[in-house]
Amino acid sequence: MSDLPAPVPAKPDAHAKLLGQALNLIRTKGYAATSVDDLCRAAGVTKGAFYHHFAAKEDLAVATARHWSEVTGKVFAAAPYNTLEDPLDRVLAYLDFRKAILQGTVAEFSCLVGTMVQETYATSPAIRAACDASMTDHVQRVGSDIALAMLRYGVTGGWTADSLALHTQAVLQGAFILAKMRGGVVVAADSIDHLRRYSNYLSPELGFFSADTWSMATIWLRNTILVQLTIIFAILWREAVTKWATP
Amino acid sequence: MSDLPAPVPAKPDAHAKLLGQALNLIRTKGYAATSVDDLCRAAGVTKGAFYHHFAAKEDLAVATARHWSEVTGKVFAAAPYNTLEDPLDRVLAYLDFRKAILQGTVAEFSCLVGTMVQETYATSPAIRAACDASMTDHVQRVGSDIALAMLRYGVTGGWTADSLALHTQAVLQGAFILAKMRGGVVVAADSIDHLRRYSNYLSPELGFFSADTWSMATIWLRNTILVQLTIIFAILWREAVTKWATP
DNA sequence: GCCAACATACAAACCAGTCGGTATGTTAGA
DNA sequence: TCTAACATACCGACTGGTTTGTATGTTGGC
Repeated sequence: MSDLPAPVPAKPDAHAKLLGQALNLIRTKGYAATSVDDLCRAAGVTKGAFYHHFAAKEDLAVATARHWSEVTGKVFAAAPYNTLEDPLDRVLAYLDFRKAILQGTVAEFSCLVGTMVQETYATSPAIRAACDASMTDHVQRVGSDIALAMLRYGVTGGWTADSLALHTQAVLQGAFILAKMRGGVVVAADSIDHLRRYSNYLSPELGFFSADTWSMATIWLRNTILVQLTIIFAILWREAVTKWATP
Repeated sequence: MSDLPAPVPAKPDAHAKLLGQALNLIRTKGYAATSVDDLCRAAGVTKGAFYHHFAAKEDLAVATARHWSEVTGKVFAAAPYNTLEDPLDRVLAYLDFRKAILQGTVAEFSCLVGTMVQETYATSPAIRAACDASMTDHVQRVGSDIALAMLRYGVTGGWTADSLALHTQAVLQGAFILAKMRGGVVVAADSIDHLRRYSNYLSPELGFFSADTWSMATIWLRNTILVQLTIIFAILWREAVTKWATP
């Protein structure tokens, strides 16, 4: 019935199975420790199939980085925070989303390109560039929302939207390392909490009365009360002097 | 002349040369991609020497993590920020120091245990534990200064000193990944700047008039002026009403 | 028949780890 | 003081298995 040509077969063929398993294996064991044989065994294909689709192991890594961009791109595009109208809401809800998806094992929620680039940045320019492209793409999506939020709320400082988006990625990548080191997810969630608190501080106009900034509100209130008390004292003193002066 | 026994030879023997080169090679190529032959060639020793000092490659990794703790421990112990009396000053100067030592190649300033744990957390419990011990030791040193600073300045919030120290490490580890990905050091420095700004926000009582918090000061000033104007208006209005009421 | 998509067998290099051997002390007893 | 026994540090060839990659089929749809 369908006359449309299918340029890429949708069924899980060897190519797709290899990319899918590469995601898991590389995130678990790292790139160098993941052998082609391992990968073929996990994907249920033979070496012939592997070298039919990829000229070398390095090509698989590059393709896997691109595949990672597609997979995560869909996840973030379908995430609920995208429906929010306010860009600042979107940025803060993005952080909540990143914290919420810390589910399952570390290998499941950690970042492929962050893992892979650590091993290959000095030895494989192609893989490094593919990882850079993948993460930069994501950073720019977050960065554009940050830029919109800065514009709407007049937030300025000695920093750019892109640098904050990159910092966000740095915190997430570091959180993954801590989670791997501690064998648990709590350190990662705590670090995202700190990032979320920082983001609130950066947008005090809106976040002033949010849950995370009670300490700032307390200080502001105390300072304001001090000023008011001073003024009231001054008024009372002036009235008293006036009353005394005109007995 | 010297009757003192020399329990550990101080000259750069095979053991020390292997540990020193392991630092560089593993940070450059990763743990799995660093072969024992590579390492022996770089250190100028033979495989016999290697397996005389280390029972297995994994043992070298554990020993290198411990060696890393010693090396970095000395660097941070000798760093100028330690001489500051105020714990908050020490914490902030620590961050400045971490930014200042981003010199040379990425392999030279990046963290060994952060790199190694990414590859080995799922496959080698011994290496994972050694990396954890190394970083936790450093985190606790930073954390104790943070705890002292919180105590002295009465800083409280929904976070602990240890969680902030861990977050600091997360930012640094993530900054190293970004530097590897971008092939440059600026992203790492930018991320540390954001962390430094966050730390200033967390200690508003002291940092209120520091260079990084002018935006907060501006907002506070504006709010205070608004309150004062309201009060002055109320006084003027009351005086006007009083004057009218008693013609 | 043709070609993409696999499968199988194999080659060459590499890798962790072994093992017999050597050089240089160190200790302890005659 | 000489020497036998032992200990430490190191050397480098070798092994068995693993690794990436190749060469040569086989199969199934158009």
